[in-house]
Amino acid sequence: MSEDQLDLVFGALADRTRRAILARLAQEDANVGDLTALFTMSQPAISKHLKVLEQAGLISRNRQGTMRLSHLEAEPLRDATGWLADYRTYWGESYDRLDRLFESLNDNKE
Amino acid sequence: MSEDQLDLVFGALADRTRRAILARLAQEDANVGDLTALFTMSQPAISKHLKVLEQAGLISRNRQGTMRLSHLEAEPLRDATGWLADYRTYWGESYDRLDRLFESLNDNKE
DNA sequence: CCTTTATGTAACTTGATGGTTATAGATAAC
DNA sequence: GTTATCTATAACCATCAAGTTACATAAAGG
Repeated sequence: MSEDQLDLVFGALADRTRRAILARLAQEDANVGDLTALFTMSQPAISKHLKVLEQAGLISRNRQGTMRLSHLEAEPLRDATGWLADYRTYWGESYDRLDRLFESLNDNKE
Repeated sequence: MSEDQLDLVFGALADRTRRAILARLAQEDANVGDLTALFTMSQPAISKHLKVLEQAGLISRNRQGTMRLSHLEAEPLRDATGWLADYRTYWGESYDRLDRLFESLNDNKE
């Protein structure tokens, strides 16, 4: 994954509205109106966020009638995870213990 | 991990200079002069980047004589990885296969 | 076609970001 | 205490980012 792409992906993830959009899209594809309803900002603002996410490769979009459905794309998330994982030796996590790390992180969240 | 903290961490990671600083610090602690020598920008610019990394919790700093050593802190990296890992089910990776995913990502990099 | 619905685009405001140069501050050495 | 070294801060500039409102565009349906 190129540095340019990492700039775009981490930059896209640096905004909480965009992270919330991704979380929503992880459940189901959604159109712009659906997403706008989730926040207290205007529709053009959401369209801008979607553009950022699309340029980062984090979502794809296709027309469905008059609507455009946004669809979460996993590849950049995987790549970003891979980049972070390069530091796993530094933080003392072995490969085969990452699974348990993730489980515990998940538990702490609820 | 709070949304505020995720803003700071992903925001810090969104800059390639800061990512390079982290990569350098993963090998060994370094002072401001060391880090400045790695790039084509001024020392104050590096100091600014270090401040951003520190506020994100990604590094800590302590004085050593007239120098200040920067030290990589793993926790936020771990947390960010955990956040991304919440999407692993979406991209179809089971917990116990993440280790192999990371290995393959690593192989592709070289 | 004309209208409605859904979305994109343009123009603008405001504040943050990333860099610069010049200068101030902290510590060690003499 | 003066000096040298290392780092931080201040002031400034240019650009980008995130939001707004107003308007343009695309597709579907009477």
